[in-house]
Order: sequence, then C-alpha cells, then structure tokens
Amino acid sequence: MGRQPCCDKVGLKKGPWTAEEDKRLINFILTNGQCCWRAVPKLAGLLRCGKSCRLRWTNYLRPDLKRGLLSEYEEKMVIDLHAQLGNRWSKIASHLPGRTDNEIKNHWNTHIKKKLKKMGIDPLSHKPLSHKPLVPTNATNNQTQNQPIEEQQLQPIQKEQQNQQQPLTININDTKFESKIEDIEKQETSIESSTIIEVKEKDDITIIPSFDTMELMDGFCIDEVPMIEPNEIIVSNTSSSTSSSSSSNSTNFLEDLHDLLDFEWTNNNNKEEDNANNMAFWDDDFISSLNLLINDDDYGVNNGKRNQEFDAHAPLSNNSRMVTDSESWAYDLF
DNA sequence: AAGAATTGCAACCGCGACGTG
DNA sequence: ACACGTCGCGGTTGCAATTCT
Repeated sequence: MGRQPCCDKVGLKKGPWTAEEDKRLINFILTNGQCCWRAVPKLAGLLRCGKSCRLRWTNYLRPDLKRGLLSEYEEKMVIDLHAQLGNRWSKIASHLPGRTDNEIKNHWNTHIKKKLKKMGIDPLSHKPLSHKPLVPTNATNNQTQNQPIEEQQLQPIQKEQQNQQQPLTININDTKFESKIEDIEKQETSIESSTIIEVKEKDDITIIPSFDTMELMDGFCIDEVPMIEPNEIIVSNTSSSTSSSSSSNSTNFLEDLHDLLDFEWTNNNNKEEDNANNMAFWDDDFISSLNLLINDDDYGVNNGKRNQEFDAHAPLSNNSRMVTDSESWAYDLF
C-alpha cells in the first residue's frame, strides 16, 4: 500500500507564489494564527496544499525573518554548528535568529561549502582535505567514523571543558587559514576543538557556543526573539471580522497590521521579558515591505516573482527587509 | 550582442517522528 | 498494537538571474 499524498493534488497550484496568495496567507495567519496547516489553504482560500503554505510562511513570509546574506558571524556559527550537528539544518537554524533551515542549507551548499573547499577543508568532516582519514582498526573505530560528528563529540566535550582548550574558530575570511589547518592537524581532532560545547540532555541537545553569542549579536539573543505562536497572534476584534475574510482588501489588511502593532506583545513567563516584548513586533520596515507586498501595482508585477517582490537585486539599502542584518535588525526592534 | 554555462534560491518531494483514536 | 493523520526535516529540483565566452 503506497503512502497517501499529503494532500489532494488535483487542482492544486504549484510553483512560485503570487502576491495575492501571499496576501491571503499572511492575512489568514494574522487572523487565525498557525494551526492545522492542512486546513489553512481551504480556510484561506488558497489552491495550495498545507505543506506548501507552511513552507511559504516559515521560509519567506514569517515576520521575524532576516533577509540577505549571512553575516560573517552567522557564517562562523553555521560552520561551528555544522561541525557539531551535521546536516541538521533546523537545529542549526534554531541558533540563528531570523534564519530558516532552508536558507542556511542553501547558503551552506552555495557559499560555505565552496569557501571551505577553497581553504582545503572538507565540508563534510570539517577536517583538512589533505588530512588522511584514519584507518579504522576495529569496529568501534569504524562506527565512530560513521557516527554523526555530534555523537562523536558528546564524550570528548567534557574532557575538552576540563582541559580548557583554546577554542579554535574558523575564520573563513582568514588569509592565514592554511596555518590554522596545520594547527588543526596537530590537534588531531579538529572538530573536537570546535567552539561549540554540547551538553546532552535526554534527546535534546543544548548548544553552547564558546564565543559569546550575545556579544556577537550585539546583545541580540535568540531567547528574546518573540517567535510567533498561534495564541500570540491576536488581531483586535474591530478588524478581524473584516480581515478574516479571504477576500479582504488591502486596506483592511493594513488596518489589521497596524492594530497588531498597537497590540502589546506580552510574555507571561518573565516580567523582564515582558518589558522587552512590549513593543511592536514588526518594525516600520516590515510594514513598508508589506505595503509593497499588498500593493498589487508594486508587487508581483512579473507574475509574483520574489525578485520583484522585494527587489533583491536592488542595492540592499533600498530593500527594507533584506537590509536588516543582525545588528540593525536587533537595534531596530529593541 | 547572443548563446552557453553557472549560480543561487524558492519550492517541492518523500520520509520519519509523533500524536491520537 | 495498530492505523491513520499531521507536521517537520533534509535532500533535491526547477528556473530566473548572472556571468562567461
């Protein structure tokens, strides 16, 4: 018996999303929150499968997303985290606020991989390419070789902590990288000397970068990012009745957004966090982008292609969302 | 200038995990 | 214990944009 398709594909649309579809999805999620993706397309009046809606939202429409190239710090973190976690992009993404697993995966495959190879680093093992693989002498060794790096590291981590080893960071822009490769070879286990310390807790893994993430992000911490939850998405009643309609017009949609911005984001878990979160979740840049988004004249002129949506090829400074690197994004919000 | 090759990224696909009845 | 539905993840693809020849 074959697996049932995730959704009835007959009559469902595929391919790039149009402005109208984006508008409907955003409007629906703002009004109803994220729940039951399977039901979303029907309720939102979209001819898409729920999976497609979820992807579109999480990878592109989510308001807390950063756009644009990864910063040097972010790249460094990705490399470190990849050394620890392997291709577990969602885990890696969870340590990079505003970045999606897809984005990181793409960036890894298109940029970082090449950079590492150029530097003589094997992107898979994070070891120097010239580094001859150890010939396993027994099954245990063999197993270790095939184990995810993360698992291989769990044991040496504590040892590493005890030894207070100097953290080895890979600066991919470092022209003296070759000398670092030598250092890595000397240290035998280059990955183990990475900057990330993991503590295994049940099945979950806590990643503790040895470099100060808060410092790197200029005080920006993932824990402070107000990730959207269904119960957190609250649109005032005055507008929700109109906006909940899948055929809502742009004006109502904008009103919803502004109502939303007037809403005080609260987090009941922590009063201090309350203060931090009592702010407009989406900054003016995002609103202006949404203005673009919902303005059919400006948006999706070319069949809704994203490059037209946010003008990815314009200078970054012209692009309200894409310009928000980690620092400016954080400062804009806080 | 034009065609070919390459790049970058959004979106899709299939699978596994998990929850529920 | 099992079947089923849903969701999330990682790998892959398709195609527009860009670069090269």
